[in-house]
Amino acid sequence: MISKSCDDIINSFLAARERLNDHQAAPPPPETLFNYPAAGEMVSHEQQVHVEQQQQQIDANLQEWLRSSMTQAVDIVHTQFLSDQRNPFEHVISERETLMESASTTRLRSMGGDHHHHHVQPMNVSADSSRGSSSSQPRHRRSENARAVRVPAPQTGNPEIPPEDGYTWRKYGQKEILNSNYPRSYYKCTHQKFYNCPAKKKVQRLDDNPFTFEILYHGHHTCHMPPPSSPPPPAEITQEMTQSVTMQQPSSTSNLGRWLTMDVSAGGASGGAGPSTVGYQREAAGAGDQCFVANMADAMFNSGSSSSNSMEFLFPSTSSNMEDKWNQEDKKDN
DNA sequence: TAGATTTGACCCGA
DNA sequence: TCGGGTCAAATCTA
Repeated sequence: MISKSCDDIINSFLAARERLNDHQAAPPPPETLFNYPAAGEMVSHEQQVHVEQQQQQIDANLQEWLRSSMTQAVDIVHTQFLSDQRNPFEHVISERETLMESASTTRLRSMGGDHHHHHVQPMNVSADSSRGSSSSQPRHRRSENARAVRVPAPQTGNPEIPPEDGYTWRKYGQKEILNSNYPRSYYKCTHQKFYNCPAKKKVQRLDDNPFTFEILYHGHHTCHMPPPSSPPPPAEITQEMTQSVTMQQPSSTSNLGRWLTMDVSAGGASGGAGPSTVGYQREAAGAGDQCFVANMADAMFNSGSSSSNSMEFLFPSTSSNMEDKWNQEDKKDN
């Protein structure tokens, strides 16, 4: 039963790789990468049948996984966009935003549609800079590296709850804000204590559009790296991680496909084993166009948060066990 | 029982 | 002094 599941997963990856290879000559528009139909795109019947056949090959779990991982991938796009004033994939974002903005507006107005992707729309990044000060020990009302995004409320489920962004957050406060119709919620990274992760976010619904959340991120997640006091991971994990780092610089989507295959053949455990190395690998690989694609794929295949959006649901015994193991080791140390 | 959420109180920058 | 941000005890939940 398990082996059959593994076969299904491998077949799904192979199908995904075929799709990537098919589009190598003419890279698909970013919308298709995210399963969005390109606006006004005319597809021939033959292509449509071909795509449908390939899509049928993809396991339902994988599709769900890709869909749920999309938000984190977009988050990485956004993060990279924010960290690089000159984003090598600027055209990707702008095209996608243009498309999605119109789609999102339409959805928000009609509250219709059958997909529930979440639109992450960058805003002016230097948010709150007017309120910043120069004191050395920031505590309140600081906004260094604050990144603001706006996301629509989930189309399904409770619209009061902000959409997931791939990380797990713990709410630690809520305040009624003056001249705002809706309260502001304060979140910390769930792993703040264990990883000393400084990431925080503030979430507030817009007055003029209650179906849109404005999220202000503070700090960067450090919870993707192993805790400082933790012992080195087992040899096979280290090897897989090293492999993943060295393989994560595909110069094209075909290399990405190869990367996928190699990753699977490496045992698949790297996908969900322990804390994600998204941020770590990004630094290890350095900035660059290739790295960006790898990061996005990494976010999808190596989604590191403790949320359900990862390989964890495919390999539930790996990642959670690793984290549990670290937890236990850490407790031993204490 | 541990972890997450709620909520009133407190801190502190503007 | 006001109000945003955080703390921490109480409460909830799996």
